[in-house]
Amino acid sequence: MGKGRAPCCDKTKVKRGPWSQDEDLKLISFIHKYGHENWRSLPNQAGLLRCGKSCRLRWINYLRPDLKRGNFTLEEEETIIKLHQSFGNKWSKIASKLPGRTDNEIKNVWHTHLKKRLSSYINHNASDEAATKGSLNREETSQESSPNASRSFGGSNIVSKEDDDVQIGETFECFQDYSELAGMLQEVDKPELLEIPFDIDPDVWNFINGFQQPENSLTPRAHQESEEAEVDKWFKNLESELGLEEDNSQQQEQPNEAKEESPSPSLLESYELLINH
DNA sequence: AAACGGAGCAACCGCTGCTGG
DNA sequence: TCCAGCAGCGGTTGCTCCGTT
Repeated sequence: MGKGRAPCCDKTKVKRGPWSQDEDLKLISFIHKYGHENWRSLPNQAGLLRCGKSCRLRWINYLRPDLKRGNFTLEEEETIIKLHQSFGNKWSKIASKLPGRTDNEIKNVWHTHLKKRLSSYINHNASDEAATKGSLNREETSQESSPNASRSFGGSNIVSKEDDDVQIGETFECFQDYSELAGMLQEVDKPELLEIPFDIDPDVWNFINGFQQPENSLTPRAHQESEEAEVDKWFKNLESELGLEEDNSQQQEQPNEAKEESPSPSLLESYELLINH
């Protein structure tokens, strides 16, 4: 390393920025059929003008069928906090304990919700403490409990911008047990804060969730098989729309049971909705 | 109604670690 | 053992949306 490795892709030749639905569809379609053995070559093979890294990120963070969508539950947030205590900023490790959640998502939630909530709790707690103890010598007590405690609880602006992550981590060490932490969340949290608006067109999610694979499925459904047949039919239509069908005929690797010629009207409708949105 | 500011989140960037030649 | 190529990870950026003035 050090000598300047060649960039992973020619940035002048790849598209950047937000993904279009067409690109999403191409990526989903390709991965559904061929998997993602090689991210680097995937964009070419899938007909995408994107960097492999970008495709990988898009798939992992947004398009993967086993993703849980929507707001984090209180339970999940508690889990994140708990895991952050033991793993620190190892977001992928934390994500691995939360099925259906991505490291990026968890990282964002941590930075936007949890850290903030924690700070407000700490502020709240610090002022309460001050009120109860009155003029009790804070430095003395802090030093007794931990050398860092004075940094975490001393004063109104406990968390500095630079290393607030570290400090919050240290702050956790002050909690006696996890139940205290959970209680704290309940206490500090305002219910409306948990309701992160997530108003992406449900049709898009219906479409994406149509690829839920049985082994990854978090919520097995009785009618899953018929849904899969629907999805496969939909795919045939999608492929012809996207001009991918010739590749498919050459290297079909994954079993596709449904071989019907015409797509069902509802799927066609979904597709049109997606395209026209 | 318009302007502004903050919050939230998707995407990018650059580094690290693993693997195979 | 070394090196190159790759995927994966974590930090950061910048865009969009929404609430407030």
